[in-house]
Amino acid sequence: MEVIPRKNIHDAAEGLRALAHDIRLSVLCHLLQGPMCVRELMEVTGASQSNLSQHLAKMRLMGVLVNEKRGQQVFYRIANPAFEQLIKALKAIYCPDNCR
Amino acid sequence: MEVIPRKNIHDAAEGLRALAHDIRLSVLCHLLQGPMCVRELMEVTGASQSNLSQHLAKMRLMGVLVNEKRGQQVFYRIANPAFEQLIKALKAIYCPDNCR
DNA sequence: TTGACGCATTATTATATTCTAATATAATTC
DNA sequence: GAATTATATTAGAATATAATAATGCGTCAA
Repeated sequence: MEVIPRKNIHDAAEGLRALAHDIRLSVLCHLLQGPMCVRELMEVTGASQSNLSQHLAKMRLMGVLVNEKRGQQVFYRIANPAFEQLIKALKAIYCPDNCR
Repeated sequence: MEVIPRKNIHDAAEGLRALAHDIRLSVLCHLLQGPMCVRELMEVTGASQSNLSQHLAKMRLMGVLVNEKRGQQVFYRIANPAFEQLIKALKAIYCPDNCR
């Protein structure tokens, strides 16, 4: 009946919390275009190294992102392609529709 | 280029915060089935009157819900039908897919 | 017009989140 | 192997969020 069953509400809310921050949401949006390393994410988000690293850690622990070390860099990507739909829905709500 | 433009990121993240709590997410899900009054929402969410009222106030201020007083009851409904897509996307991620 | 009901608001305390700064680690280059 | 680069981790202070309890306020019925 209800769209999200009671037993999944907690996980879903926790998932939302993993995205409910300017920096983390920005990271997710940029990663929709493909994997990026931390330094690149620093540039596009404007966050400090330490701060970004902590946000990335949270998103990793929450299962939103996965990472892979390549040489001395660490690349992050979105763990589940279904996040794209979530972002699209969010855009439909928060971007006055001829968004840009 | 990016799915949510920089200037809208803050509002979108704030919107996510408005939903990123068990009680608030539960409220939103139940309201997908139609408007409900506070007492009914108390029953379905299990929240205390005061606590629920505060969550409803937040969702109202954040533009997620609108309310309407009818006699001595206050009915709440979802402000924007586009939230349904958001919930569907969330379900796709957090409900192991033959959900229930 | 008093009492009960439905809801909102406020104050307080408890807890969680976020940021900055400092330090650590691992890979790379010289 | 010392310095440099890329990233992670920790500690601490600042701020935000959440819950409970108490009170307020409008509406209705008796």
